[in-house]
Amino acid sequence: MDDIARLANVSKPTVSRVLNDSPLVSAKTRDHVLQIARANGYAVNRNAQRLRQARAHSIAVVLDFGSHRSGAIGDPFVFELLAGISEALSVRRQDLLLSPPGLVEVADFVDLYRSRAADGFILLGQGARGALLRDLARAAIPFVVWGAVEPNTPYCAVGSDNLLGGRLAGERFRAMGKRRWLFVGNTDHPEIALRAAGLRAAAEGADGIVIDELRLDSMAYSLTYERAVHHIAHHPRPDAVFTFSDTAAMAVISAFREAGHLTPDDYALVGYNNIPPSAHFTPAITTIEQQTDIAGAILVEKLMQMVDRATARSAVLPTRMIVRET
Amino acid sequence: MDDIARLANVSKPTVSRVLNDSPLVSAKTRDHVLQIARANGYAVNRNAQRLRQARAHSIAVVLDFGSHRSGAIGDPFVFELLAGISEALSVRRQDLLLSPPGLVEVADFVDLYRSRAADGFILLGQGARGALLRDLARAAIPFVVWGAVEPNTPYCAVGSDNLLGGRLAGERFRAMGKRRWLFVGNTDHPEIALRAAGLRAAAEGADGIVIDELRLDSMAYSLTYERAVHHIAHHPRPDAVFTFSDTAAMAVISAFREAGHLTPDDYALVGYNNIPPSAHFTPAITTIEQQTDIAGAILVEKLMQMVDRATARSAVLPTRMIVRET
DNA sequence: TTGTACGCGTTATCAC
DNA sequence: GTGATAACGCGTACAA
Repeated sequence: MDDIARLANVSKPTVSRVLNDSPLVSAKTRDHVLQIARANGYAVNRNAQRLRQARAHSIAVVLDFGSHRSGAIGDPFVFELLAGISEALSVRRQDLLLSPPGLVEVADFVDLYRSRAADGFILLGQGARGALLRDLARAAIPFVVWGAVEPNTPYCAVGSDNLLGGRLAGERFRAMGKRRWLFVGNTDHPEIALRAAGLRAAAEGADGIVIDELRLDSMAYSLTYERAVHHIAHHPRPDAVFTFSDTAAMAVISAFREAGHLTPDDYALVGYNNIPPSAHFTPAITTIEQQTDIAGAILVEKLMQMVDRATARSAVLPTRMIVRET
Repeated sequence: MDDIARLANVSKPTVSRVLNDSPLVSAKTRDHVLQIARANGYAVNRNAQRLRQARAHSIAVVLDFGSHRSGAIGDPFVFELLAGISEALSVRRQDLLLSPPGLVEVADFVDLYRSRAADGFILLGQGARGALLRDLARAAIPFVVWGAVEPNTPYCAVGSDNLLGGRLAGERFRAMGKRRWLFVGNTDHPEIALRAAGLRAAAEGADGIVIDELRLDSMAYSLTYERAVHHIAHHPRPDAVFTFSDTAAMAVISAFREAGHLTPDDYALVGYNNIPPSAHFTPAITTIEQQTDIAGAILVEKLMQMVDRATARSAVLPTRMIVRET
C-alpha cells in the first residue's frame, strides 16, 4: 500500500480511503489511485485489515461431517442448506470457514472466537449437543443453530416446523385408517424428536393406534437399510411408516420390499425433505417439504444481527406435505 | 499477549515461544506460562499471526454451488469429497475457506491470493473453465484440481481414471452383445468427456455399434429426468445406457420405465460413483466406483507441496466396476 | 480534501 | 534460555 501511495503521489491513508470507498476523497484522486492499484495488481492484505479492525469478516459453519462421511450422508438436504448459507454470506462479504477442527467443547468455540478467526458460528443441527449449546449461549458468543426451535431455547434457533411435519404425517395415517405406525430416525436429534412428537400428537385420542420406533445411531443410508431389514424380520409389520428423510424412506422401501412388504399396498409412507428423486421414485414418495431456499439467508441474517450486538429471535419456517403415491 | 507476559513475569517473545511449542524454552517457564494463559482464557490472535508470518494457513475450496443448488445436486459424491478435504486440512491445521465469492477470472484468484486470505486453492471439477485453469497455472499460484487428468495438463490434477471407467462400461456392454449405446452426461466437463471417450474406445473395432449421446447442461436430477423422458419418446431405444452418476442413473431408470423400457430386461445400465443407495435400488445399479476416501488427502498433500514451493505431479486414482443387476 | 503519527498483536532478529 | 526491538500492512485520530 505504501508503494501504491508513492506511485500515485498521495499518502497512505488516502489510498486506504479510496479502497474503502470513502466519500472523503475527490473523484479525481480516487480514479487515479484505483488505476495505479489495478495496474500493479494490488490487493489489500486481509490479515492486516482484520487485525486492525478486530473483525474477521468470517463466519464458521459447523457441520458434523463425522455423521455424514463415508456413505454416512443422510440426504442432499444438508448440502442445499450449505449452498444457501454460502450464498447469503457472499452477499454480505463474509468468508465461510467450514467446520474448523477441534470444536468439541465450549472452550474451543470461545478460543476460536477470541483468536478472531471467526466473528460467529452457524451450527447445522443440534445433534446430541444440547448441553454444549446452552453453555455456548451463556458464553455470549454470536451463534445460530439450524434445527429444532423450542419455546425455552436460550439461543437463536432457526428451523422448519418439525412438530407440524410430524403431525401432518400422523393425520394422513389416521385419515387412511392406519393402526400400526412406525417412526424411523434418531430421536437424539431434537428436530427429529419433534417430528416423532408430532406424529404421536396426531395419534392422540384415537384408540388402538400403536407407534413403534426404529432408532438409528446415524443418518447413513446403509445403516438405515440394514436396520430396516432386521426390523421387518423381527417385529410386527407396520401399516404406516414415517422416516426422518427421503433417503431413509428409500432405504426402508427397499428393505421392506425384499420381505414382501410393499408400499402403497401394504403400508403408507411419508418421508422428509422432498428431495428431487422422491418425485420419480417407484413408488413416488409422499414427503414433508422443508424450505431450504430461504433457510440460509435467514440463518445468516440472524447471525449478523448478533455479531452487531443486537439480539435475534428464533424463527420457524413453513412446512407442508407433498402427497404422492405412498 | 502483553498481559500474559506481565502476569507470568516473562517477556512477550517468551510467551510466543511457549505458545508455538518452541524447544528453546525451559519446561518450568513453559508450564508456568501455559497455566496463566489457560487461566485467562487467552487465545493467540490469528490475524496478527497471519500478518506477521505472511501465511494464511488457510486453503480456499472452490466448488460450483451454482450447478448444485436448488435441486441441482448431482450426487452426494461432491459432498464426500468435501468431507475428505476438510479432514485432511484439519490434520495439517489449515483452515478451509469454502467457495469464496467472485472467483470468475484469473485476476480474482490472484487478488485473493495476494490479499493473503488463502495460501492456495482446491478446485472441485474443471467444469467449463479450461482456459481459466491454464491461465491460473501461468500465474504461479498454488492450486490443484479434482477432475480429468490428461497428459499435457499444465497444472496438478487429481482424479479417477475416467477413461478406464468408461471403457469398463463399454466392455461390459460389448460382452453382453449390446449394439445401441447411450451416453448420458454433460461432456463440457472434461472428466465426463473422458468417460464418454472410454466408452467409445471400447466400441472400436466392433461393427454395428451406435453410440447416442444425451447431452445435459447441468447435473440436476430433475433436468436429467425430463431430458430422459424426452429422449425415450423421440429416439431409438438404447439397449445399453451409461450415465455420469448414479443419481442420473436413477433418473433415467424412472423415466424409461414410464415409457415401458425396462432395465435389465430391455437395456443394460452402468452408473458412476457407487453411492450407497445404488446397491439397494430396484434394480440394483451396476456402477463405477471412485475412491473418495483417499481423494481428499491426496489433493491436500499435493497442494501443500506446492504451497511450500515444491512441484507436485498429477495423480490418477484406481477405478473399478461394481456389477449388480443392471 | 489530504497528510502525519500511531497502534492493532504477533513473530523474527539479534544481543545477552 | 531469555529479553529488547523492530516490522508485518492496515485504519483511525487528529491536524492541516
